[in-house]
Amino acid sequence: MKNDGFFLKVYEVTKQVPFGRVTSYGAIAKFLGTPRSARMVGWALNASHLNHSVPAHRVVNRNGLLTGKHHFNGTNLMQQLLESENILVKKNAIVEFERLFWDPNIELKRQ
DNA sequence: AGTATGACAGTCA
DNA sequence: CTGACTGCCATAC
Repeated sequence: MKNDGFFLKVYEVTKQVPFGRVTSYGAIAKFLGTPRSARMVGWALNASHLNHSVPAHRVVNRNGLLTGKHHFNGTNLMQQLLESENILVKKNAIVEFERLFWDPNIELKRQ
């Protein structure tokens, strides 16, 4: 892989997700300028588990589903991390996802 | 240079 | 509403 580029951007955005908030792959991808590369975001986060300091548990798919939870410790670690931030998780899905959703395209551009 | 893959997204049946 | 298919971008081999 390259030095970083795309991945690093994903990390930067993910690390800026506020406590108790979540975002989606599509939102990050769009923020990076490539709305269709949501899969790349997923890949980036996949590599992020090698890179610490990246709260990947705050990143879920557009449905609010914890699709990549098995990339963590394998079981309910991701859910526990989210619940530690007052984010309720039901059946691998974030409760009130729309309410907790944090869009970098809006939040970061304001700053 | 071409093919395969990925923690997705959007659309259709 | 759920399941399946296609599209798109970037990386790895």
